[in-house]
Amino acid sequence: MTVTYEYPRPALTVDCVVFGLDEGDLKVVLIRRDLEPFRGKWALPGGFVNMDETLEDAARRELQEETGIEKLYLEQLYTFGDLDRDPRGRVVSVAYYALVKLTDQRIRAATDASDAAWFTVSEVRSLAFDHTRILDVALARLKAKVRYQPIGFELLPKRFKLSQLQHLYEVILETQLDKRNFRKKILSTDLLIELDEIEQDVAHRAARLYTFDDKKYRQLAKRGFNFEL
Amino acid sequence: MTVTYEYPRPALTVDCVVFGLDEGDLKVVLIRRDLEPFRGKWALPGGFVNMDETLEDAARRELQEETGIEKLYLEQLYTFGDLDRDPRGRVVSVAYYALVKLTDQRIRAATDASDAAWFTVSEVRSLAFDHTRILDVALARLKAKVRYQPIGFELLPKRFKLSQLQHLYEVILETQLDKRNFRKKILSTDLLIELDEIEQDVAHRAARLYTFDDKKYRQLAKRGFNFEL
DNA sequence: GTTACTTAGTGTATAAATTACACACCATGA
DNA sequence: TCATGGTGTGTAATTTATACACTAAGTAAC
Repeated sequence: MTVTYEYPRPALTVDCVVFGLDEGDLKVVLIRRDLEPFRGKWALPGGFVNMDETLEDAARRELQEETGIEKLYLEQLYTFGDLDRDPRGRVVSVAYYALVKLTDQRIRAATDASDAAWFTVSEVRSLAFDHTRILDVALARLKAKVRYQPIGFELLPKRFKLSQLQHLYEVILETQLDKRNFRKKILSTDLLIELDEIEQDVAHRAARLYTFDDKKYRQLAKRGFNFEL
Repeated sequence: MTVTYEYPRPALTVDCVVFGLDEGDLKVVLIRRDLEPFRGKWALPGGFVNMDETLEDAARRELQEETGIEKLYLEQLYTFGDLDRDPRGRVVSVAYYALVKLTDQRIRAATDASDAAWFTVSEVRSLAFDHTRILDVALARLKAKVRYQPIGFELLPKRFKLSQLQHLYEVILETQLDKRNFRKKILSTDLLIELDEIEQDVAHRAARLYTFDDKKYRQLAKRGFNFEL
């Protein structure tokens, strides 16, 4: 094995934008920094990449350490390398975005030892480093991607009603959708399985529950099928 | 300024997938390695990121140094961080993809001091490092992106005929398009300016030339307009 | 047990977009 | 003047998208 010439190297970190859907709003996980720089400020969870882990592994490890979140959809977002993005020196950060089912994870993120909490995305103000920008990029990506890939389901419980799904799209895309047209379209993809189950304990007509047919989607996707909302 | 704790750091490189369109085919720039590892093999142009340059600056610098290419459309693609992607040790690479007008650049890339050349994409076999994979990712991105952003024009000369544009889409998307429907659609975006000019020196009826209205597109894009083919 | 309340669930008519398709035009060179 | 080869054009049929309002079902309050 040849020896690498030892130039000075930028430090390498990962940062994660973890989205969740809480009844009404789109939420994001932030942690409060308890070290300089930006001590006391809110930031995206993240940290340095170890020599023996891939970038995605690093992202998962940091999330686990800082927020307790484990099961999630994780995808690389963009790599941020501006010269002055970190006052400690040259730090390049590979950003990931993640989608979690808030129903599964709600408690752990908030009760973890480090100070982690869910924030409504629209209410997030200024974050440490360039994390506000990273969040913006992640939001734009989520908006774009939700239209041509069925990733929205990662934000819902396994079994959901159509009105929840519609609401999800309305929140992410910041539009209103017509109920009948939405149902027609989403059902016409034939990727939802109608369950023999309805919601419980509600003070009105109970809605039928559905689940996303992941297996079928994967097969179709292989053959070039394109999900489009 | 606080001192960064000095953990061992992965090395950081950039690699570039430069596409060009040559009459019939989609082409990519490769350079022959004259150092180990992979000495003699073809690879994507790229190299280490300096401490005082952004990632994009590094990509442009490496392209300039290794191929002489200067004017191009450049966009970040993905960051590759597998543990064993470089036999020299841990190297993380931020990949960019670029589109150039082959008519402008044809000569320089081939005549530069280092051994750089254009290859037809479909004929590229095995490359150094994980560059075959990077090329695959770039191709997928180009195919996807060309449908919802007018980046195809970056591959054509400033003034072009509609059949060239159609051919571009056919090559990238690997489909056949109907001439009349294609013209109708592309002209209906109202983003092409019809020039008072026709092609010269051809042994058949000369085609009208067009140019892409970049200014108009930028304005529309700001207001949320979405290019779609 | 009737009524009020709340969300679930359904169809049709109109407009818009996409597709399929064939021939005359124009310049050159033989 | 004729053969060659790429340019340029319109319409009908089909598919897809949009707009829109009432009944169904269950619970809670009286």
